[in-house]
Amino acid sequence: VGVTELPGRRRPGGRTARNRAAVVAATLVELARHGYAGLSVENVAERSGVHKTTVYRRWGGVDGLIVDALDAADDDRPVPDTGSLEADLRALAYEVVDTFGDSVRGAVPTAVVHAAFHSERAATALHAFLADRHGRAAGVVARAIARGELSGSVDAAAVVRSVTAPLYFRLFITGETVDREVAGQVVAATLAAVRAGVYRGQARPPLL
Amino acid sequence: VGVTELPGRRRPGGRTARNRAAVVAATLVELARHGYAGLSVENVAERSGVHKTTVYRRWGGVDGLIVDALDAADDDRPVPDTGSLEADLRALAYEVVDTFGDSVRGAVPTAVVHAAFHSERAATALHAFLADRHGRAAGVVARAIARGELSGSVDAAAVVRSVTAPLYFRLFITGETVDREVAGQVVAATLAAVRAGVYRGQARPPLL
Amino acid sequence: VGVTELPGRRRPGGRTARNRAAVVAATLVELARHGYAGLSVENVAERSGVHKTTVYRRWGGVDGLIVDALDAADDDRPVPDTGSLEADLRALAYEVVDTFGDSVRGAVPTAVVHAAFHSERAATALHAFLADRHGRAAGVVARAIARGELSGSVDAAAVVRSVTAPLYFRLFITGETVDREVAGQVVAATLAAVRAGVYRGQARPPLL
Amino acid sequence: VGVTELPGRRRPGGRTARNRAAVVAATLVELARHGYAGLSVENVAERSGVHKTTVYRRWGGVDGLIVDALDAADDDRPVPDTGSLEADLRALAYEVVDTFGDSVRGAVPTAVVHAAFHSERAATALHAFLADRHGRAAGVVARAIARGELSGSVDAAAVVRSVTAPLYFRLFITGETVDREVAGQVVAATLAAVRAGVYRGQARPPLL
DNA sequence: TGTTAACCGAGACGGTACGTCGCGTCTTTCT
DNA sequence: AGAAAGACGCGACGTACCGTCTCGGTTAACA
Repeated sequence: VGVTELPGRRRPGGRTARNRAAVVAATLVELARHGYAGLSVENVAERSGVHKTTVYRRWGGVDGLIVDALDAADDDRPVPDTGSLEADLRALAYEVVDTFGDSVRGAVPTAVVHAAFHSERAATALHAFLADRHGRAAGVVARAIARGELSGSVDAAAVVRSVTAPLYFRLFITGETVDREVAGQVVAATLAAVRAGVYRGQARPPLL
Repeated sequence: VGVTELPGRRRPGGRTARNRAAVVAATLVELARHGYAGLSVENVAERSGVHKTTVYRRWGGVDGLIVDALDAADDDRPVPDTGSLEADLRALAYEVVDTFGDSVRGAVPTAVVHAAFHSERAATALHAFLADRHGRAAGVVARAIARGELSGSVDAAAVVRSVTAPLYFRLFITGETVDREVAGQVVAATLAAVRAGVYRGQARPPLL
Repeated sequence: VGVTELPGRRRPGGRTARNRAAVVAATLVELARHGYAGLSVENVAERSGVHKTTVYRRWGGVDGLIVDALDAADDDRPVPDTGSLEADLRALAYEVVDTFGDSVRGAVPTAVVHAAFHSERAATALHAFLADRHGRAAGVVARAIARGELSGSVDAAAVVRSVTAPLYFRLFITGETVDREVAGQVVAATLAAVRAGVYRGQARPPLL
Repeated sequence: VGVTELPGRRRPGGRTARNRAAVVAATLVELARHGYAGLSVENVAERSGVHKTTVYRRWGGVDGLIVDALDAADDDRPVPDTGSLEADLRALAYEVVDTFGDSVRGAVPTAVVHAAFHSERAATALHAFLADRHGRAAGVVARAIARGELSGSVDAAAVVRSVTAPLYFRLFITGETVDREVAGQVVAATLAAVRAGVYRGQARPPLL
């Protein structure tokens, strides 16, 4: 996921690299300070010391900055593997709660969600990001199956989404805060649904 | 929910009323055509024939327009009452699916969600709207209890949110579309969780 | 000079009178504080407690306010009469210097001059004011003739203008300040011209 | 006198130059047609085809336009040199009369005087303009001294102002028109004062 | 180790929309 | 019935940020 067909690919060293680093850093600072709404190319250019024109050339605009920041922040944190499905799901939920609960760590993902509302590029990046995340998180389910905790035919992605959806809903739609208690409830509900066979069967292809 | 402390309250008749109607109508049209991103005070003023300055005076800006449109569109559609919890929940889910699936009917609510990302006012209006909606929808659960389908202590709002959260998640976060199949799955999951006692107990006060 | 054919002439008592007093007072305060540029109907209405609409009805606008203030401030100060032409002219010059040198006393006349640039009404009022002033000041010349200081045929108004013109020029055109030394020079120049017979003859009718 | 520290200084060629020419021309047209009161950035932008934002960027507002127009119109007309002081002064007076008598040629200077009432920048430009003009006009006096028409110690600037002050006074303060007869009187008065020794001595430094 | 294509700095501009100010006019409402 | 208070139309203001263009200057990468 990222910036393609824009300058900066062919000579990715030296000043080019320094500029990218400076711009990404400035973007993160701006996001942390003023959020998505306060993010402007102008300010990022100023803060980074890279000229506005260059920012446009290489990132194409505000959404490009955010997408690149998402790429850069793409912490490949490992999927939890505790030995039990419930604990794994709980860990996944806690991760969401903790990330968005921290205004610094949550700044970029929050901004990406916001940006996705405005820009196709950001939306694509977000969806890819989530797809990747959910895909990897599906390993949790796979291991549960291997352990015999679940029967073989379970839509793993659906299980993962069942955990995260209510959290995002509260965070971005109803504006409620989330905490570990909510996370616990979410996990419990998911387990109940899984055990009731609601997510039986393979993944349905995403409807786009 | 609504516009307060702004002109138009004290002499709510005559031209004042005509202007409001014209502006709200224009807002709806603009929203339906260009969405939230394309909604500008300038365009609404032009389309409505009401002067820009007046729009600013009375609505304060784009978010005020949307809030007022939400108020005006506040269709007090009745909560479903089919005689069974499952059918009621399914009806609630279908309502969400159908509303947001229709680009015209869904325009305003979608815009409100978008606007809530930018504006405190819009966010407040959205949250109030959802709280009201979920509150009324809780009647579904109350009736199920009365019928003996459920035991007495169930957090009704939690049940309702359990139905809607995954739908909003797909609509606004992952960008997936929703259909009746998804709705069915959501309802099934919710019922499983309810039956497993996940939502037992009274509502916890909202964490804001 | 003044407001004619506008409301407020026929019932000049009670509230009508109070309103006029309040508005004039507010106008003077605003002028003294913010000068002509800062004088707005809105502010005067607010300060005076008289409704904006009423101000428009009775004064017609900013220029009306100024004209009325000029009327109200129309101090019929006596023309100097010291017994010598030179001393009289010097007194006239000092009066100008002192008036415009004092930022409070000078506020209204300065504002009138400014206003005359924008509004026909204010210009008319100013010209009438000056004509009146110069006309009365001509008494100085008349007395000099009576005393035998001057021969009979002198354009009295021209003499008076010869004294004031350089002062206004400095004040309003070149932006220089004026002081008593300048006033003295102006008087000396005028006397020289008078004695050289430059202003001999009757007044020429004003060229408008 | 002029625009400083604003865009357009560093790359004064190409489009930049074309824009400046277009804007100045449009300003002159607007001034000639509607006078100072009718001069708006909006109209100048429209007429010139240069975007409003650009006009603000480079000229800063209406006063900047006028200042620049004054610069551009800064016709360095030569100071008269006829061989006699009286004729020279008369020529100076006629120049003022003719300039302001012609509604086209007089448009810019009139506007500058008006603008000087509103804006510090315009005032500064006007004062500088007049200082320059009077300074150059002082050559008339110098030559008279060289010819022996006057004794050596005469405040040349005072002489020049003595000629122009009454004319500006009539034009801008009393609203009278000026003609050659008035100009003659003014010259006569000045000569009388000069001969009487009123303007003896060097220039006093301007009191600002 | 040059050279050259790639990248960048710099300044100015067109454009959309914003939000505001003050003027002067209507028109609803209340007495 | 008539005015007072409220709302409005209107033109202009000055600004923010967007995205683009043109020029000329560096510089990374490859021959």
